[in-house]
Amino acid sequence: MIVSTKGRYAMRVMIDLAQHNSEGPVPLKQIADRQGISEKYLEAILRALVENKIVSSVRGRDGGYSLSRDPSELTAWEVIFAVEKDFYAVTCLSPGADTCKREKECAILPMWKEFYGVVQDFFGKYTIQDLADGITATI
Amino acid sequence: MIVSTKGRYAMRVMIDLAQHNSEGPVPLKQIADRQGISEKYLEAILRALVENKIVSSVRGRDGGYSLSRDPSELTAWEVIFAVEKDFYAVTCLSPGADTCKREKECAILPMWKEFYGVVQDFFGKYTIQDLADGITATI
DNA sequence: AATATATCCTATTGACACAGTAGGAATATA
DNA sequence: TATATTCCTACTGTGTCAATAGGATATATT
Repeated sequence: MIVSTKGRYAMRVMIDLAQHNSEGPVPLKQIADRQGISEKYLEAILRALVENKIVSSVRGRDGGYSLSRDPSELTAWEVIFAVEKDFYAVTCLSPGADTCKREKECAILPMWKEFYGVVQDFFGKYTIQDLADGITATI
Repeated sequence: MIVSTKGRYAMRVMIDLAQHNSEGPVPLKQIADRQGISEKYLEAILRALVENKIVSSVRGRDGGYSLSRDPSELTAWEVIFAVEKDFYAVTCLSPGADTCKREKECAILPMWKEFYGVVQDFFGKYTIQDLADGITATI
């Protein structure tokens, strides 16, 4: 799979949070129940989203999670990139990649770069707001 | 990584074969040497390409591998899809996926579908000929 | 102060793919 | 028959995924 369950779940959580954005912090349990996802697994996903400042959290009683920005300012790209392990086109384009001596004459590297741009653009154009509103495929 | 080493190597093999297309079957050892890839690993990749009828093979002495069609008739999509394990956008879109009861009201499924179309189109537009000729990013 | 409700943190598990390796069987040519 | 090649099966170590478990920490209410 290009996007794993992690990324899928993360997107569902974000939309769920967007749909309950005005109600203050939403507890994990509520999201898990509504979405039918294991609490403990969701926890790990939410941690990644919090670490990436996409979601903010409030501890203790009456605590929970909420979007850190307006849903119209949050893109699918940010969400997916935050939870998917190494969401780069190929290793050559990963930040930690050791320099390849074939890079200069590599006939395919430009294609990989272009591809990555296409992917970024695609997901970057979808906001959580769009998805929560059911707007797709017209973008 | 969106595309693993397998996919990257497969693409390099295809371009290598395109560049030696007129010389008859190219032995594995030659490709491995030129590309600096382990013979045994390449073997597995070539098997997948042969199984998918992208490459044809001749056994025995003076045997080797060659493109099964003209490089202008072979796309990057075919190659990547042949070697990457489950190259679908998300599990929901995989052929073996069990039917999801949320499918009807799923707010994100259309986006995944659209994404997969974009990926297919992108790689489908690049032919092995293009890449062997060094044509990229102008497509 | 006690309690209930939350998030936070660390560790573990089983399954599986990736990347690579090894050895030999089958096949075709000279 | 000797040689060069693909084909086939199996194995190994590393890492991620998907999920689970148990407790530590924080906070609002009573």
